[in-house]
Amino acid sequence: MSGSGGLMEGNQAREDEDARDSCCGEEDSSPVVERRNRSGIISAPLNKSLKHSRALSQYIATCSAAAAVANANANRLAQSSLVSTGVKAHSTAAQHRAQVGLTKLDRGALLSGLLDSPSGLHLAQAAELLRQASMLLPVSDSTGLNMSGDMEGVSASDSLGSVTDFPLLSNGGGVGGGFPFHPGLFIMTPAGVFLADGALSQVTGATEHQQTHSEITSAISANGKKKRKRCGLCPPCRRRINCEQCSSCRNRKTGHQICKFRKCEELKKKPAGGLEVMLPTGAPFRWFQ
DNA sequence: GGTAACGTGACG
DNA sequence: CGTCACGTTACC
Repeated sequence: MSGSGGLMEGNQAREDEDARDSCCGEEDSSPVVERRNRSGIISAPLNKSLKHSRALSQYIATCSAAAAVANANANRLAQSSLVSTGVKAHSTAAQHRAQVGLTKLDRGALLSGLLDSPSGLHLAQAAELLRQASMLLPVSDSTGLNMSGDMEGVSASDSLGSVTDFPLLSNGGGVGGGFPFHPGLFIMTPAGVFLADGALSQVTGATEHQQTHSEITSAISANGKKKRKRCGLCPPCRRRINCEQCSSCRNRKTGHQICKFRKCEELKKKPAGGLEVMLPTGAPFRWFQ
């Protein structure tokens, strides 16, 4: 279908970037044999730097520095890759599609994170707390915050500093200027407060409605202690390459575990006592301390 | 039905 | 604590 095609196209551009600077320290990247599954996850041997075993946190830290440098080239590379692969479309249009693909993903993750809050809140509480949370967000600095540097192979334009990526947080251009939803858009259940269907299309736009809807419904049905989902925002989540060397990769058949370098930071933590949602910065927000 | 991946318990 | 194995869920 055309919808998925567009999305794939967007992801493809990103994956190409990811594959290029796949991870830190890949100095003269030797020709890596790319094997991709249908989700676009690349199975690639661990590079040399990774073979010197480092703690994951260390790995991510060093990756951030390298990624910061690499980010400067990311956009250029994305464009050149599009040209070299024979994409006839206007480069800006192609870039836009690529961004849309990512944005969809991020919005879905965001909404999923927001709605996954396992415990209930009164509407007024939820509204007020969400409003406060949005005011805490440092969204004004789009050049740089920590996040863009941590995104492996994610171009600066893809970073999450842009308010436009998060309509929940932008109220007509004002940062933290108010809670953007009509109260009638909420559904209150014993399990918590959720956005109504119409609210989703209001927030995400009609074209994204279908995609997010399935996520929301699953999130709602999973109000209890079902599987948590990857946040989709943290560097490991954004990584699209299986190292094929860690224990999880080696034992994939029996272990059923995601590559250690792709394991979501949030899923590594113990499930919080309940009152925690994911902020767009990737950081968890606790309703109550 | 196949695959990916989360949750959990056992083990060293 | 890290690893492994299994059950289970979610998605295609």
